[in-house]
Amino acid sequence: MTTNNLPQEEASCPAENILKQLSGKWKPQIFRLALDGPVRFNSLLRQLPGSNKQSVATALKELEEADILVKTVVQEKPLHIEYTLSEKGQAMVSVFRSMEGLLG
Amino acid sequence: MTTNNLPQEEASCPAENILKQLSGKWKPQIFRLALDGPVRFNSLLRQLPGSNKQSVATALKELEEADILVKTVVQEKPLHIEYTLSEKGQAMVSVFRSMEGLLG
DNA sequence: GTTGGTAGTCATGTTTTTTTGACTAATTGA
DNA sequence: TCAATTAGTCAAAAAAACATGACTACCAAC
Repeated sequence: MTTNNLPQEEASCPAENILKQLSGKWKPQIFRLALDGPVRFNSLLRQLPGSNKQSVATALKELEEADILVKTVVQEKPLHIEYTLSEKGQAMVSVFRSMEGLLG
Repeated sequence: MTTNNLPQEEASCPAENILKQLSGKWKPQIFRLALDGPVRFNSLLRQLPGSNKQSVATALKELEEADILVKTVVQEKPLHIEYTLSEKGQAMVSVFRSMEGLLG
């Protein structure tokens, strides 16, 4: 069964959707941190100065809904939650990298 | 003389700056229309249903400030103004295209 | 049973972005 | 001279995004 992953609102332009999914005050930074490996809620909160629980929680939820991050419960010592790049998220990496090449 | 084109606020992440420069309700659509050739104020207003003078004017100004569009006065019949992709704007096209390949 | 770490939610308030509607100003054509 | 088209600006209101502080709930160690 292929699930229908359409976000609530679809723009006419695909690029516009991607931009929307990555835009916001914290999403690009969270995405960038996720490039280096799984990220976690409290850790992000500490790594993003000026951020707050609400904003980070919202950003994570939206990145998950956009199928950019995948949320996993890790059954380990101090039982925790990890967010990792989805396949789509990984496909975005090259786009992200080429943006980094565009100087400012 | 090389003019200093830095925007007021620089983020630590280059990709984040690009995202910021293209984000907003109307900028992606204006950018996409500019891919097909020079765009004009009143024409954009007609092509973007739901838009308004103020928003389009602001988007154009910011795209110009970000050195994505270049504003030109065209000395022709009904003397008008055109916005065309700058070099940087053209460099962004491939990024934009690869975003379009990421299925929403 | 209290402290500390995990990962949040909720209501509220502030700040930023976007929209609305009125207004300006130069040029063109009749 | 009048009307339309060009390309906007300005102040204010509405909407969306973001921040704050209190609170919840689970688990483990002491």
